[in-house]
Amino acid sequence: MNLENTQVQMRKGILEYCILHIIARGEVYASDMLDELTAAKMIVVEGTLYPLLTRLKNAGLLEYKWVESKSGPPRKYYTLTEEGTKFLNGLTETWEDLVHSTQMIKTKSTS
Amino acid sequence: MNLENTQVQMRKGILEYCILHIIARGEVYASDMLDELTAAKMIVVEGTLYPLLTRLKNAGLLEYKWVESKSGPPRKYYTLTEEGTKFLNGLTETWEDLVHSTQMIKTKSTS
DNA sequence: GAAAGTACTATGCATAGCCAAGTACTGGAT
DNA sequence: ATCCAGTACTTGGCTATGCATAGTACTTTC
Repeated sequence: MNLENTQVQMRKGILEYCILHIIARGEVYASDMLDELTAAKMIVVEGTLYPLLTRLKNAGLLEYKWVESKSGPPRKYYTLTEEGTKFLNGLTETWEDLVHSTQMIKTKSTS
Repeated sequence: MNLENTQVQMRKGILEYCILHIIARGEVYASDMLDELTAAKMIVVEGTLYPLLTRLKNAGLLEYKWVESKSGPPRKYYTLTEEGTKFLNGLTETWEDLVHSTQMIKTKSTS
């Protein structure tokens, strides 16, 4: 039972939420997502991100298009589908409920 | 890809945090924990809670004692060990970092 | 052409929550 | 005394996701 492991478990589900939020702001490709997540101290590795993007795409929440890059290989730019937008709305509510539940438990006085 | 599934994933790791918080307030047994979690809209089932308590006990974060009940079978009352208290402090910081990271990503303006 | 940098793919493992089926104990009803 | 319902706890298998690792592919630079 170590802290790092619990951190990994805590990230499950939350990464999906963060990724959808990033993409909701406008089309973006994987490496930029990684950079932004890292900048926000949300640890994630490629082996996680790419399969996640694939899952979301296969579930109809994302679409992508290939764009030639000016400085390297082509990139896959992702955007949310309408279904993806609705899903993110549901996820946003879920997350806020979860944070609220946790706060209630943390601050509950002895009863 | 459905919302319920992502909710389940989001709960991973967070339940541990909530349980430790509940126990940190003073000795408590499993059914009372379940009641409190349910009251806080934190969904959890027995098949999750009991193995979690066992894991935490085996990791040295919890101790328990059997107490005769006035209205049924005996109960296992849990308390935090000193190590458990330290672990919870680390977990608290982790959780708050995670919430903060998520908030950053959610509110970041287009850059 | 080779090397380095960038972008993406695939796979197997570890982990924890869920589901379901059970065991065990106690008090109350018959 | 026995049975049943309620309460408390145990166990094992399944599922899904993040991580680690090892690649493939494309482009630019030397």
